[in-house]
Amino acid sequence: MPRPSPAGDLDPVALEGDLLKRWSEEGAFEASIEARRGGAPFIFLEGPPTANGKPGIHHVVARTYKDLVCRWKTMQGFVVERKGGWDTHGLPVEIEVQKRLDLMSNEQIEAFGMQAFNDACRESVWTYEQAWREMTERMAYWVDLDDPYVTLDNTYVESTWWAMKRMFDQGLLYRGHKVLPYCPQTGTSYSSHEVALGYKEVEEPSVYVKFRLVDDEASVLAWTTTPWTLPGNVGLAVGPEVTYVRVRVTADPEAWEGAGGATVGEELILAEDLMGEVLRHHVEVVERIQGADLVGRAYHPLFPEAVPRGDSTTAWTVLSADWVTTTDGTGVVHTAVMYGEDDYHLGMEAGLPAHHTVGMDGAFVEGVHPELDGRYVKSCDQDIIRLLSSEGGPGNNGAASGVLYREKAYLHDYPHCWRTDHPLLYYAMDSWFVRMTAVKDRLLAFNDQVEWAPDWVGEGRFGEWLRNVKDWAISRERYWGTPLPVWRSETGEMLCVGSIAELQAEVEKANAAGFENPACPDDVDLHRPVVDAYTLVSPTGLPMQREPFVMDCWFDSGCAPFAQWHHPFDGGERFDASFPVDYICEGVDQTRGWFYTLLAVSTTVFDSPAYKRCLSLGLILDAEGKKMSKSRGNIVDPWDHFNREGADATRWYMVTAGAPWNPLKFDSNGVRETYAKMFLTLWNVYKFHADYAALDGYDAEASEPMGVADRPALDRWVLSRLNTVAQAYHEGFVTWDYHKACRELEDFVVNDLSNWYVRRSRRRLWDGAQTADKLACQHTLHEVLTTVCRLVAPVAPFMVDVIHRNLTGEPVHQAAWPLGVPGALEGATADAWDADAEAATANLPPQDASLEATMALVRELAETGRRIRVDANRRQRLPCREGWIVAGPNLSEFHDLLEEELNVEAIQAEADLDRFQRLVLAPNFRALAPKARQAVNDIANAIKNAEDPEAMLAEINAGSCTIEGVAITPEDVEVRRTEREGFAAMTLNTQDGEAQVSLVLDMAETPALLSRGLARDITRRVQARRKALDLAIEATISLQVWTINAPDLAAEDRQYIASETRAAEAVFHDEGDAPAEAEGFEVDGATVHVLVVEA
RNA sequence: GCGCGGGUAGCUUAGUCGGUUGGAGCACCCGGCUGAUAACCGGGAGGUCGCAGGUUCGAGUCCUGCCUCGCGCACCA
Repeated sequence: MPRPSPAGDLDPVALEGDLLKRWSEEGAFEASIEARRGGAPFIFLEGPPTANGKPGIHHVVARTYKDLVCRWKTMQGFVVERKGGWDTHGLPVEIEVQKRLDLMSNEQIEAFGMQAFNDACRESVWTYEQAWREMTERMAYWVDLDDPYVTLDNTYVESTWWAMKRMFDQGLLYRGHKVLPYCPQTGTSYSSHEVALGYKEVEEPSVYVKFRLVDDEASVLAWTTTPWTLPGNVGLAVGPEVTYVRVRVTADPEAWEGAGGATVGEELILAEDLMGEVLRHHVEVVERIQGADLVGRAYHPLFPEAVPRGDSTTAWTVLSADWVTTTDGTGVVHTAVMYGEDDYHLGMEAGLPAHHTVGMDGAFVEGVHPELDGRYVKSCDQDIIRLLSSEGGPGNNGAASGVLYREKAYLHDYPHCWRTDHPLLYYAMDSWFVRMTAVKDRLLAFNDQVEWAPDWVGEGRFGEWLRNVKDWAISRERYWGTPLPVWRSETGEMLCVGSIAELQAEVEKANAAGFENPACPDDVDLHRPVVDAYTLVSPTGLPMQREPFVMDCWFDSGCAPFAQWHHPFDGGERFDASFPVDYICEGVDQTRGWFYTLLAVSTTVFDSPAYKRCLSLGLILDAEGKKMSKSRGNIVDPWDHFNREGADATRWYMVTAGAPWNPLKFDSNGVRETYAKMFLTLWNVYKFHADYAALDGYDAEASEPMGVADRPALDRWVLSRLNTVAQAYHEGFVTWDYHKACRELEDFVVNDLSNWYVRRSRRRLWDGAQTADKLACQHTLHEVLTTVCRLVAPVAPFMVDVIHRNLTGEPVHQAAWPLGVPGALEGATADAWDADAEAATANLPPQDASLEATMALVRELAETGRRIRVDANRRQRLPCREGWIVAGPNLSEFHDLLEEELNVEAIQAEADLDRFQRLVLAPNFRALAPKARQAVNDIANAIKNAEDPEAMLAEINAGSCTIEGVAITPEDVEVRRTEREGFAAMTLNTQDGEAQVSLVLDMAETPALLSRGLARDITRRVQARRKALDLAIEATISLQVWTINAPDLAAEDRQYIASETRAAEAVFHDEGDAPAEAEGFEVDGATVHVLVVEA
């Protein structure tokens, strides 16, 4: 083992930079994995980010948690390989390119050329790869970015094709329609996630429309907020259980706003509950009708030319739908099959004609109405209202008063295109679906097997999502993505291609059947437009074209567990050995994203879960609690902190700031605080050890081994604390409570190790001689520091590696986890190992709970002493002659320590409580309340206010004390002691609450004490002067002191000053004036001047 | 609207099974200590534990309702 070299001052940025270079040179990441070869595998799967956006601080958070778990498991002896990954398909990529090339519609893209466009996309996905790489390396996220999986690679695409074919073969893939939010401007439908970006509150006209029944003078009233869907109306839905009324208008209303109306005598049908809400006329109820009884009634279409009836028998009739409510509208839902999801489903069930009245360009198609044809639907609202208001309505088959009853401005949130800001239209599109509803039970069963952190995400949010699972609309009418590998003939014959070889074979078959195709080489680009060019042949000899869709890019990433290995074409063993994966970790926003698609794909393709553990992280907010976003300009750049406090402090801060699943308010000031507290402190403890170890040539191995039992109590204490804290830390890791674990360890480093152990041990190392005590201290510091380094290493990997290497010669990332290495055990897996064997591999010093409790008390007494002095107005440097510790455990082992801490010349234990204390009784509600019931407060007061508590306690102990009829037993009271009047004393409870301990100080002043106190003050001033003069520690000085009105300084105290301050000569003047350059100060009425000159 | 998670000092947070006196840290003020670091120690000020009810001898903690923030779902007529 090497001898440590001196630590030097801390420059975290330089330290981390140098270490990164070193790691890279020696291949530290690979070595940390290789060192565990033979251990059990722990499989991590990287959720692939897209590199066409700049990485931000939230990515650093996610990568910290990924990294720390992988590093932790590695130290536990598992083999943790970490393949990087990139998500490279999808709309965000296309949009970036569209913006850059100013191609704002599908027509423009196609005019530009699909090949050229996709080439641009392929290039664009690497825009920020360098930035990602730099961030990843700088924060020390250890992941293999040199051999990542990339979703656009042919091998990757081929695996996804294979998966798609598995679904197809099981009948899980089907072609259908779906009503999707659609932007006519861009010719694109949007996923729910994108839609969510664009909700805006808008006020639009809503209309109540009269649908006049056939063979009946009455009209059914329906309401809609989208007048442009009215030409497409083909049905009216009523709730079968809802009660409707038929009313007759008896008089005009007092007032009327806007268009529409009704004439006296006209009859209307609507839900009874909504009469008051909807009707403005005076009416009488003619009849009550159950919704079910309205079903089947036919009515006149508003726009008779707009939709051909075809062979539908149900078009323009009243239909039954159980989802109809009476919360708003009229209780009758206008149904336009192609422009609403419910409408579409109802239309399909009821057999309504599925006919578009609106084109893909967002304009009415020819034949809807002469005034509307070819016009953008959203600009027709007022014209439609006018047409409805005209006599008989647009079809001239309505009421004489027109078919509009009322118009009403309606304020609601409506989705808008997040790119162009235009309102989206719900629009029925051809789409491909994965029948997730068919495997719902399996999804739920597999989800139950996942260990979720926090558990409520799995049970709650994710479980909820699965219980409501819908078929997955997997196709996108876009260009840059994995092409849907389905070819289809005009007659609906279909072929799903599952590999390049299969494609080649099919192309050959088609060529043989007489079709002409481009060549299909082994490295054929599995993207549009290349694959679109192949025409395959159907079993009946018909040409088949590829369905012109690409797949939802979430499908790509959902295939990662196997596509990253090009399974099943390559890497079979790798896949078999790594599925399902042990651990994934992403933001909670991935619940419906990656968490879901992984499970969806693994369930449909392998009938298996995809991951065993999932850590779902909270969102990152700024210091004000606002979501970080570019538009708000509140994005924190991780480099601001990497370049100031370093990545260690940044990572440690993020982990300690709160539970991983809670929203993290990222506060830049907190990073600075973490640096100053945790890392600077740790460094200085290390520096203290390393500098003396270097000076003394300390070698942890070469030195005589020294058992912990032979070391002083202070050492045994800090080692025991280390054990206790390490166990709690480990337990926190196991339960995903990294924040609690790290806070506790930080508290140990700052308070126990630095502020107590090192502070109390400083003088031990100053000793020039090689004493056993000094050696004990060095061994202890070595053990504590190396263990702390190993515990910290997964979270903050830099500084501790430097420390660990200097103290042991070994990188910390190859060191064993102090609580054992289960992964290295015979027969272990990531899920199970022999706990006893694990414990046997742990390496922690012995624990001594009573010593820990005793030391806690000692530290409290030291603090109490300072409080006593403040209260008694006695300065800390003026010694007290005597102090007494009254009652409590035997602390004689620590009397020396307390004498120093308290600046008391002699501490003694005092047995006689009554000399300084009196007794106070307090009720113990936990014991008292159950038997005292209502009287508990009266009894409590009686106990608290007892005139003679000693007598009462005696009675209680004798069993003869009864208050309010309740027998009081010793358990019912807490016995406390407090100091009597006239003593400078304080009483405190021991940690376990078992006993009270008092500290009493003698406040007498004697000439000897005053002399000693003055010597302390002078020493302190001289030392400050030395420091101000920037003298070397070993430099000697020449000292002169002038005192006025001061206590006499005893010879031994003069000697003390001289030796403490390394004064070669010390002259004390008790008369005469000090020269101007001397520094003066006052202490307890005395005036002192000191003059320090380097000798 | 539905679901999940929050709301505790100016800020960040701990608070166990309900136990009567709600702890820390940062910042602020006063004092102390220091050849110990951006440190440390003591004290002070700062709290309607989101609001209102309820259960209980006793509620930050349990129950109900409401307000509010975040997220997800739905926003459908």
